[in-house]
Amino acid sequence: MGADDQAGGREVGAGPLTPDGRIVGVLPDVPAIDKVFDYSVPPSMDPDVRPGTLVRVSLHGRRVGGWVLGPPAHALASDLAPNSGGRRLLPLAKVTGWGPPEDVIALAEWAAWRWAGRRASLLGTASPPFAVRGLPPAGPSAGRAEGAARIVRIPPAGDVFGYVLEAARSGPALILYPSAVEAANAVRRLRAEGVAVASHPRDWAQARAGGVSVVGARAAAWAPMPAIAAVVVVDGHDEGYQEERAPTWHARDVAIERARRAGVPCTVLSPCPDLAMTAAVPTVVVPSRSEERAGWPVLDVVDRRADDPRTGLFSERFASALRHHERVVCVLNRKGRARLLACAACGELARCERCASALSLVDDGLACSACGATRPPICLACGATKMKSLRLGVTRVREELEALAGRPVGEVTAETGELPTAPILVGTEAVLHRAPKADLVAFLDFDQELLAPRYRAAEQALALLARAGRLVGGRHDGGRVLVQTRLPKHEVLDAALHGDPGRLHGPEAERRKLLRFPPFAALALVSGPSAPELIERIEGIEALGPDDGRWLLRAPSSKALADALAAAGRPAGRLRIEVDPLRL
DNA sequence: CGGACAAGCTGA
DNA sequence: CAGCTTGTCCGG
Repeated sequence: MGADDQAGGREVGAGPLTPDGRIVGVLPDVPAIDKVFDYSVPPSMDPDVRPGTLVRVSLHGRRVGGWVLGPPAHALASDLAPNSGGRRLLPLAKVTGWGPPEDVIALAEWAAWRWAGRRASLLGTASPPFAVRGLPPAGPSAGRAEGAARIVRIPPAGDVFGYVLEAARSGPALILYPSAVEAANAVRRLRAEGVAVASHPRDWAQARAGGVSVVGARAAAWAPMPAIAAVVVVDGHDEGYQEERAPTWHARDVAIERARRAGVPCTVLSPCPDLAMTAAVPTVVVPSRSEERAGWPVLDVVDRRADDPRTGLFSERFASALRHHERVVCVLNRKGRARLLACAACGELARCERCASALSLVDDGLACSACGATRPPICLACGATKMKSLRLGVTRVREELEALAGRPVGEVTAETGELPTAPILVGTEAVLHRAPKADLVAFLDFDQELLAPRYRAAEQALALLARAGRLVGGRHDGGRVLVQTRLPKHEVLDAALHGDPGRLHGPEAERRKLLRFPPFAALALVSGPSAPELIERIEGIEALGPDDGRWLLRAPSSKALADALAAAGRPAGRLRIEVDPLRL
């Protein structure tokens, strides 16, 4: 099948410039070029050339890959006539294989605007990882329901897979998981249920042929699906959905937009919907109070304010819980180590009165790294003026834990290959994603999560408790989550104690509004040698900095931010634009 | 990105 | 001023 409708009606297609056939626009797969060039299509390649097709072309003397983006980019006669000496367009050098379909190309164009990036990088993600010369037969076609987007708040022990199975059975559904491991598990379970699914990106050709559901991690938001019937995003709050390299596209937002364009229902599942998510999708389906509460684990909050900061990482209640549970997972986040200060007299943590972030000692006072507020080094709880620096967590924890438990303890980090078989595991938060079921999950120093110097710290902390709930099960499954903290009244703990993530929403929204953080504003970090030039050009939105060579852009909305960046245009040279920055 | 070409720097 | 480096431009 040829996309001859693209060239039809253009006189120039039969003119002297192109005696060899129709003309197509090609976007080269070259990082710094975001421009479409025209090429003629040799008749022998014509049947294989359609929008999205991966081709090789000669550009400025070298062979590069690229995508056919439909009709020619320019009015050819006027562009070429003056000084080309009657030169013909170059022909496509080669057809590499199938590429993303038109709706995905349009989606990539939207995402390039939304996250101020280049199309080539997004189309690369949307393309098969290997050349696809032919497609397998399509699966059976199915109906397609009209629908809108909704968030379904489903507690940690809730039946997520039920939603996935239902969507996959009802028609070709796009199903996203925050990690490749979880996606692979879902593919296995769906196939065991007799549902035909394509695993993205491995089964790219089958997905492109159509008639099957597609399951994958974040990149699957770009999977080719000729007739998508529904979209499901599992754990839509998970950070794994955001690409960390620029453009920093977010698979959940791409999936929501994709469903909106196709007019099909989009279901975002999450035990703890965050503010960005509820701003994007206002419809939230909340289970009954009793049902939701039952789906969250029992939470033991160990108040460590009374303990001497030098007591170590293990409270008596933790030691006791360790003895009474068989399979134990301990979490100690050694990454992003925030330097915490506590009152030497009463143990209260030094926090900012305005935004509740952790304070650090500067000169002779306390300063907030989040909002810049300062105050003298006085404890807000008891008035004492002496502060102690808490140095929590080291690699020796595993050994100490082993001595305390009298049982083998395995260590798990993101780099750990095979999961240790020990009954007790200790690790960074990666252990929560790796460990199978557990009877007890203990957060040895939860304050590191609550006070992490990121504006989304509270939401991320609640997400960790939800993740722990997955491992231990609900209130009536006998599992427990233990949290050691000096902030026992924190809203995050309150929300988890009640199994009601809604309790975090109000206070968190107030804080964000006060500090003008998302979703009440849209942010972007701009850095790199060409950053000053972009800042120079940008108009109508706030630009703060430079701080450490980086500028922070702030606009009233994502749309305003994207429009301002698009209007400014991208200066030449190295430039990194991080829209919706992860850490800030 | 990477080649082409232009404008600057060096050394006899 | 040749011969080289460094910088900027542009690709069909």
